[in-house]
Amino acid sequence: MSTMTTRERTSLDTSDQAVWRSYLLAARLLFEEIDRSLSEEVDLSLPDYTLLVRLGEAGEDGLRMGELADSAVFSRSRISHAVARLEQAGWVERRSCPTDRRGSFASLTESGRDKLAEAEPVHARVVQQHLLAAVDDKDSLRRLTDSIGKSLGAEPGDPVC
Amino acid sequence: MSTMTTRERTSLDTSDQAVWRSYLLAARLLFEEIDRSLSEEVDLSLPDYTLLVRLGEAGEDGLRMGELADSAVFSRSRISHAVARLEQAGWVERRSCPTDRRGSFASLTESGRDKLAEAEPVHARVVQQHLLAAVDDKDSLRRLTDSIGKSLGAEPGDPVC
DNA sequence: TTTCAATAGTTGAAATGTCAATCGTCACGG
DNA sequence: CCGTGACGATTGACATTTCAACTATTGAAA
Repeated sequence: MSTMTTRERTSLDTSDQAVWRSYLLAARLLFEEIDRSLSEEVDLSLPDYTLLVRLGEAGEDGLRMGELADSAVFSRSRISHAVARLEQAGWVERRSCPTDRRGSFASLTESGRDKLAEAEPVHARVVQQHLLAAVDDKDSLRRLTDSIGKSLGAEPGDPVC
Repeated sequence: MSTMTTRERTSLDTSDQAVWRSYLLAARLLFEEIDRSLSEEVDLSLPDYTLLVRLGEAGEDGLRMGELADSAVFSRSRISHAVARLEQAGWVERRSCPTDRRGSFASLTESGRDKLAEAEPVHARVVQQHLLAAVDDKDSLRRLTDSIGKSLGAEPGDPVC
């Protein structure tokens, strides 16, 4: 058992390397494919689509900029620029928060809801085809990605029910 | 069995949504953490680190720009800009290909090998801690990510041996 | 009250990535 | 040879992301 301890090593062994590379490659290819499909078919990037989805699930008032940033794992600055562009495009509007004048809410416009409705089937198709149908055991994938997320401080996340 | 067919749907059901979100969140958090650690500790981004790794594994002559681009899933244009920056930094050098004068080779300089050696332990530590140690079954993870990659046209990839 | 550290968000500049030409070279059919 | 279309890579303009201030507001302590 001379090499089986979990001590620190300065590099990964061959098999661990392979796990990492496989993970990186799959993720990059998948995100790229989703982004490409959304861009070509409905002229929307994956990051922008993500924001529309979050806002689409929020109530009438939308979300505070900070909440939106956290839920999408964007920096404050990035969310500010991104929402400004979405506002330009007419899909999102910002309203300042009545109870805390530092804050503002972002919410979907009618046109934003239309755009989201247009994009959803494209996203669903690609995820279905290349993520969900590609694996033989979705539950097992879910458990693994949940563990990784938890290790990185992710919230327990919306329970499925 | 009224809803169990694999027909096309226009949106994902709740449980499929959850799989997708968990996958996206884990991947974003992991890549962000690796990038952050590399940036803070050795002042190198994850994309740049990836390129140094590929070049570090290549022979004396390095790799053709196109090969490097493919192995890192970068566009031709992106690889050109990125290598130009790495060359600026003194970690990479370009030499034009003798047998095909359109092409060029990129290879690590001594300084580039040093930089890579400095970065490797940082990368290994974070991947170990948040990917490999976080999951209970690395083989199962590997199988899943391989399937996803294959579904997106990935090469069978370097066999582990 | 007045001060002051902390918070929410924005801003502009620099770095990075994407997109659409473009350049030089190659290979192949006349 | 001489086109001519395909290929490998680069370029510059533009879009996005990051980074480091900065503004305005809040809450709380003196």
